[in-house]
Amino acid sequence: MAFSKKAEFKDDEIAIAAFAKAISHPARVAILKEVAARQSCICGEIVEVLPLAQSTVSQHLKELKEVGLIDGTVEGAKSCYCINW
Amino acid sequence: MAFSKKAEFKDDEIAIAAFAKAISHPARVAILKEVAARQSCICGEIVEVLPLAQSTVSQHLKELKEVGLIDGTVEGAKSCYCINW
DNA sequence: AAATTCTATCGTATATTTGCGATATAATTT
DNA sequence: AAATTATATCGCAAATATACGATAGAATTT
Repeated sequence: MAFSKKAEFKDDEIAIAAFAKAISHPARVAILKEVAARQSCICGEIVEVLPLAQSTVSQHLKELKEVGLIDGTVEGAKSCYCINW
Repeated sequence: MAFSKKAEFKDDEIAIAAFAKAISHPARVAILKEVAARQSCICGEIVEVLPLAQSTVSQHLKELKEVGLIDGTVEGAKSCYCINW
């Protein structure tokens, strides 16, 4: 495997795949559910509910944000996430 | 990373993630498009159109089939795939 | 101002995915 | 029946993803 062939596909195919990839892990599906259940949601609340370390949750949140599924804003020392409907 | 934590999530979260995972690679999105464009589709036709080796395409087709997005039947020496609407 | 709380990022180990050539099997053609 | 065609699977190398502890920085509390 010389290197990845992802770039050789069409832009829309790459975009769809990237979107699907964000939802392709149970942890991220669970996070989406948690965030959607509350109207807005502190990072720490999610960490408490999931069986994952804080750093791992933070990483998953970042991926969901990058693909535009959630929005995140800093609220003082906390980070507040919400679904980007 | 002792081992994967995927199993610690809920069944529906795991199922949604598995479905999304099937669509999470540009090659599989492209394959879905090809199969959908024709009403039914020989494996070899897809190999010709994609920038991937035959064995790789076959692997991707298998994944799409496992998750139920496409159906595949053997037509003599050929394999015929179609969208599972 | 020191201690604590909250979260993002870094470094790294392990797991999983992707990709291909080689090969096996089955059907079709010569 | 030998050669060819079509596809699936195996085995492996390389790329990516997942997970965590450690740590850094910023805000809040003591």
